[in-house]
Amino acid sequence: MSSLAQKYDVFQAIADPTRREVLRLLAEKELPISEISSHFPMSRTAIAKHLHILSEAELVCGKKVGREKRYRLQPESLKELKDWLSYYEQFWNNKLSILKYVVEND
Amino acid sequence: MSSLAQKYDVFQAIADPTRREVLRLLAEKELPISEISSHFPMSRTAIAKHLHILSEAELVCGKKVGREKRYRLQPESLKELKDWLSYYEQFWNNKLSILKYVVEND
DNA sequence: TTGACATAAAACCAAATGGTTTCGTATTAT
DNA sequence: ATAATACGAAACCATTTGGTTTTATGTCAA
Repeated sequence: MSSLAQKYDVFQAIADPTRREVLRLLAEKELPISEISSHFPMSRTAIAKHLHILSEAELVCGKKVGREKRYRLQPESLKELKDWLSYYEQFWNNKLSILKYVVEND
Repeated sequence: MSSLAQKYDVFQAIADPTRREVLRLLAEKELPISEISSHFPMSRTAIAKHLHILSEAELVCGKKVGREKRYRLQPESLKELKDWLSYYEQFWNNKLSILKYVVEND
């Protein structure tokens, strides 16, 4: 059985500003935990927890290299967000949304 | 001075699945609180709180009509999310998105 | 006017969240 | 072999979150 008890999804994962910053860092390049945490005013443990959450949401993945664990971005999972967003793009001031409005409120 | 102490931003607002459902409902049409809450297995008060949060993130706005408060979608605020996302589209291995990124952020 | 309706506001609560410190275990360097 | 490095795991803690119930207020209908 796969671990279907996924505690964190993409939406929750990106809700935290620290985690969004982590994603930005990893967008530049693969990094070990210590180096990531050196960019933040909190403990390495705290960052490790954030990385676990991001990992659970499959936004990053980590591999062990020697004594360090290197994380890298896994941007594919953001497509879920993009798909969710795409539904609402119909409302962004294009003529279709105006038409929709007129039709629905005649 | 504007109320700069904004407790909830867009990212936090959409992190909760109930709030995302509320947004979907309001995408269809303007609705009063009671009617919104009738779609959920929780109290009207709970939904009212979610609406406050969505309102703080400016994803919805409410106007008083008689004794009811009607909420409607304010989709413009989702652009913040779209903008955030657009940065990562450069990683979604198609050349068009890279071009799009370059053009839009020159 | 009286009662039902729609909401607001506040007190309360359990669980989740975001951080800490402590301790244990590999791994590398000297 | 020893010490320093990099991490994992666990215990702990304060605050936030997401819900409840209760009470109060304004509005509409009979």
